[in-house]
Amino acid sequence: MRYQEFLLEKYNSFNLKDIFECGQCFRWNEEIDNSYTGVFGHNVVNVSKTKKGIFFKGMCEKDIINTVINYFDLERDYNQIKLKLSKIDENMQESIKYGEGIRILNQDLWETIISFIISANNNIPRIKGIIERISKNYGQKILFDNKEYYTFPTAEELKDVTVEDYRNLGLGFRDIRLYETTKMILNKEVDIDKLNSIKDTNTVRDELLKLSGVGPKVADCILLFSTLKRFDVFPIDVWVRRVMNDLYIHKKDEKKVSKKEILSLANNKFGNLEGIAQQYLFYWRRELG
DNA sequence: ACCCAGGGTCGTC
DNA sequence: GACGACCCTGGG
Repeated sequence: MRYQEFLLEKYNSFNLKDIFECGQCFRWNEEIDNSYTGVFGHNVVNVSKTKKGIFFKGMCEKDIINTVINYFDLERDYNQIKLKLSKIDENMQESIKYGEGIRILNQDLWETIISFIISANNNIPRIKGIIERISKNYGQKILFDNKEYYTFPTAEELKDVTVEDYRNLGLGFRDIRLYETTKMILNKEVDIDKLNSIKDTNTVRDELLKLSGVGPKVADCILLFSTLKRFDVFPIDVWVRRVMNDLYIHKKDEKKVSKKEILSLANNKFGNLEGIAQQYLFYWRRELG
């Protein structure tokens, strides 16, 4: 664990706000100078955009360059992805123009599972607050820039936390879901270390669906936003239902649009890039209201 | 003060 | 397969 810096001079698709506020992550916060600071793994990193490039600095467990290349998925060519999606229709062009600097992060699988269980029927400020409190109570402290940061606790670190403890942290009805899922992962009822080697996305989804608090929407978010990195998923929440109805389906009551209808539409239009398409559409619609 | 909605899931019918 | 219940918080 030591302080390190890294300047990334050549890059494509990298806007701080787009990456950190498109809804994929909950532990990055904007600073007064418009940079962002976040915790991932045993790292605390501050990212800023300068004339010379993207500047990363912070406390890292290993080499900051490899850490950042992996986490921000820097070897993926988003220009190619955006070009492909832009050819689909004007809606995609608009949404990509709005979120042109989005990158999907490689977030820790365990942390992503827990984070999106917490996200159920919840709003983003509250989700972030809950995750911070869990980290502060059960994670490990890292000092950076004279401030205290806390890692997201491992399953082992949550081993003895009770349902009541969770309730006291403000989890609400999600308390028992966290408790049960942690137990299931610890006793390998679901072996999350083996998921990445399974090729078929539906097989991985079925495993995730065994976990308490993981339904179709949460499972798809985990598949898309974690190191599982599956783009052939299409998480449907209220915003995605809204934007898909407004753009393509045009029913009076968006609640009456079936999931099946949205899924087949998305698959036909966006193919195996539907996950990324979903993220442009979601961010565009949610930010513009 | 009151109501509504939020990156849904679960148990029940 | 549809339906209501569920904890909590911020905003109108």
